[in-house]
Amino acid sequence: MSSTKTCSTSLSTANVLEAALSGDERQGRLAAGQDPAKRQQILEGADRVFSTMGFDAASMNDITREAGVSKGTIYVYFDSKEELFLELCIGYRDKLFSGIYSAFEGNHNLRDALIAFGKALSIKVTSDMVIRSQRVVIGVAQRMPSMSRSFYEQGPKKGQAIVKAFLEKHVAAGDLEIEDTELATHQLSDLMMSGLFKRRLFGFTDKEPTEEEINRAVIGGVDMFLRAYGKR
Amino acid sequence: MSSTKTCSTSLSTANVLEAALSGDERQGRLAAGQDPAKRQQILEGADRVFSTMGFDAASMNDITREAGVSKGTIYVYFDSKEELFLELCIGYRDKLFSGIYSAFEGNHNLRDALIAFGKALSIKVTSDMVIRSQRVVIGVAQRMPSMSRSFYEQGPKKGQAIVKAFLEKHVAAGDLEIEDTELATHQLSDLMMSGLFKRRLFGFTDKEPTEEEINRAVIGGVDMFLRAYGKR
Amino acid sequence: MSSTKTCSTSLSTANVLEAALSGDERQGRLAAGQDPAKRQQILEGADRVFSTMGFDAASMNDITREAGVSKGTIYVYFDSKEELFLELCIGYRDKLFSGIYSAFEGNHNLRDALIAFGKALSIKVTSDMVIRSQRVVIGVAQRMPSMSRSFYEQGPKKGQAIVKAFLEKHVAAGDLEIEDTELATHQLSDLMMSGLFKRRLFGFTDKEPTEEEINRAVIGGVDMFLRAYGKR
Amino acid sequence: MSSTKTCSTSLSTANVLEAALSGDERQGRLAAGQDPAKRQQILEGADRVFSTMGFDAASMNDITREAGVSKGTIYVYFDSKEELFLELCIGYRDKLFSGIYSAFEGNHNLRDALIAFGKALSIKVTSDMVIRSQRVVIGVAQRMPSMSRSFYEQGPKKGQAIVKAFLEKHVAAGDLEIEDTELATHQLSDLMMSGLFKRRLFGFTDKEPTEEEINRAVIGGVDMFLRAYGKR
DNA sequence: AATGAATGAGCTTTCATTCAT
DNA sequence: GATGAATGAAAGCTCATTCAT
Repeated sequence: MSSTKTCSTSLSTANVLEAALSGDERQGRLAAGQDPAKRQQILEGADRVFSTMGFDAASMNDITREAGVSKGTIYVYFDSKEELFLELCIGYRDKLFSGIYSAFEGNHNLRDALIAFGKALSIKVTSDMVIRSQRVVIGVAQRMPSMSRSFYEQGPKKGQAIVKAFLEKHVAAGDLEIEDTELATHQLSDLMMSGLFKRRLFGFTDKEPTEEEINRAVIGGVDMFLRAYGKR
Repeated sequence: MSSTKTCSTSLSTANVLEAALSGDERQGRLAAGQDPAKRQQILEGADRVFSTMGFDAASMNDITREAGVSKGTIYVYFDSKEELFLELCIGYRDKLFSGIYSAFEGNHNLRDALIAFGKALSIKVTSDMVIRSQRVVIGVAQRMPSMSRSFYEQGPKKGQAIVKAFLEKHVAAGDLEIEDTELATHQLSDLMMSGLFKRRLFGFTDKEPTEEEINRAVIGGVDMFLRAYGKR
Repeated sequence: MSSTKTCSTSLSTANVLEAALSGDERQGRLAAGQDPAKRQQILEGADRVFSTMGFDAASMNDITREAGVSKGTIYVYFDSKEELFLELCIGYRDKLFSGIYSAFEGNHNLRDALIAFGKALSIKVTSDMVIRSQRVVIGVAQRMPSMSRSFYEQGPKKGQAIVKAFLEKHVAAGDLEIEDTELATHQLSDLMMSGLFKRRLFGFTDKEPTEEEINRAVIGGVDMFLRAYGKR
Repeated sequence: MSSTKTCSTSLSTANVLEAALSGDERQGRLAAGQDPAKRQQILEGADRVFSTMGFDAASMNDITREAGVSKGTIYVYFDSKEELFLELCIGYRDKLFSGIYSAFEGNHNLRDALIAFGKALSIKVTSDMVIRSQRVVIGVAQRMPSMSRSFYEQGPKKGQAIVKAFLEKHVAAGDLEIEDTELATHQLSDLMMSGLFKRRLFGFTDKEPTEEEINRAVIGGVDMFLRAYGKR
């Protein structure tokens, strides 16, 4: 990396000004591939293009246009189209499950906690952005198995663990009577977006579900779950 | 290798015989793009290629090779790569739900009928072939929305109607107590492959589920469903 | 490979005509990458482009234009730009030394034989085509050492062996008195184009040498060689 | 790494000192493109890169890295990659023949003088650096004829003149009997590195010749020359 | 009617050059 | 005056589609 001007003259007022400036908004020019804002700009453009067209049909020219950055610049920040996509997938994954599980914490009543969690999960998972992301990842699953596997492992699977722990806690507390908690975990997740997720994934419904639709699925699912596993 | 004209007739009378045959079963030569066997041959080759590589990564040369038909011939039967794929999707859809719903008919006991249906459905939906097909359809859902929507409408949605009718019959018979049968239909479908479908779709599990895994999911799902909706 | 029509009807006159035609000038369509005329056409175009611009500065588009063949076709015949160039180099090499050494055979007088050989060699080596070829090979010698080494080994080096054998024969016959025939071989080759080769190679002279210039160098060189090594 | 302004002055008087210095030896800051040391630094980096990779395969980034100077700076000193290369060629040329001709001066005996000169010439011309330089010049001779011509004119050709004068002196002195001194000049040069130069140029030998190989070629060449042209 | 050699637009990626800092 | 991030034209190569055979 290049040494920036280290002109540490101790008395010139110019330096004071310079230091003041550099501290907040203008920190000189960033090294190649090091500007987080530009990186973000590229990722956002790429996201729009990949989500719309899928990995293969998206061209680097499309991304160039959408990101408002030159092709050369993209290649400074990302080694290849595939690497750019990979980075994006990590973002998809993290976005997908961030903030959902905190829903468990705010509610001490079991049913309320499950409903709050179910709503957060369903809204997120059926959102345009997340649906598109998942389509892209599923679309390349055959050709890039490790990528989509890692997507699943770092995302949904981690989520399952949290839900499972929550259920086990309530089994121990005597609120629930479950033999196979792992299976119940999957069942709960699936019930919470029954009738929503697949229809969105296959594009049968091209709009995000309404609050009413979310409520119907989530409350219906949670109540069914409790009817089956709850202590009488 | 391509099958070529093997006209090893040794006499001019052969032509007469050939003409006679062409009318009924050797069919002589069919009009361009009219031979259903050749059409099928192309579709099967294309299926293998698309399922393995996805739509974009598959090349017409790959299909040519796999189908054992020349490129020109493919273009006589299908206008474009996209049209060929579209046709294939219709096949995917039909294959997906054929023969599953007959499971309802063989069993008069409710639980047995649901389990039989659940097994047939889960095995089919998590099979390599169907998983790959679904990945392809989902992968292009953003770019070709009408295709994947029609896939869903003609396939899963029709299936839902059959299941719903079955449930309603048992509600009427007093075996089940369900308020929202449409929701219950979705719930039943999802429960039957809880923990199997998504993991397969995202490639987390790259082998078809074992019979044991299928049983665990299906029986677990049906029993839960009955515990929630069954008459005490 | 596709099986061609093996319609071996033994009596139809049509087959006779077909056989007659296929035998001499129209042998059906050649397999991809198998038409020697097209291969030659590409090589000739590539030769013109590489000779004029060198390996790196030549673009596949230039070659496409010059050869009058599409890019796709070039890539059917040659796997890469480098492979095409390699093939060309083999041609350069073979062209360079073909037919030169026969000069030894026609003359029984030592001096006449050497002069005939020298002329053939000098004319060839200083010809536009060969000079350009050598420039290209020398230009990539640093980056593709095996290629230029093989060029030297299969070309000049083989030539040296022939000359050496010729000199040894005359040493044995008592016409020449040489201690180090290998060195003398190099000396002879160099003397025969003294003042011609390097000037051409570096582009100091941009026209092929005149007959007079060739004579001056060759006769001067041979006579000097004989004065030094010939029996008094 | 780039050298940066290390202006660690602690007082405003420093500026006065700096100004004073800039006049004579620290020179302060030179006008853009006027610092001969920096110019040299760039040329040396470029030399290493061009010699190794050839003109086309060398990238300005490679040169930037090797010279330790920024791209912008290079473009202040040289208008283009080609111009930089041109300048370098002049350097190649001058280096090539500097110091060789002094060999004539130290020896009064004809044979010793020729051998001393031959050794100096052969060692230089077959050295890695000079071979690589020549390859580059030859490689672009077709595309940049004036460059390589000037290379030849200012280098080898000037050398020939010196050798020719030397030979003529000895002809006049009666040591040599030569009709065509120009031809003899070329012959002498070629004989002195017979078997060395071409093999090196084409990369057949990738190591500089040993002293023994040099001796064999030079002494063999000089003796042959004297046998042919020397007074009995 | 079937073939597959040929086409060329369009792909990902590189790099000489510019110019804001 | 020096820097190196940004640019975009152009590189090598692929592949859906066409059409002479």
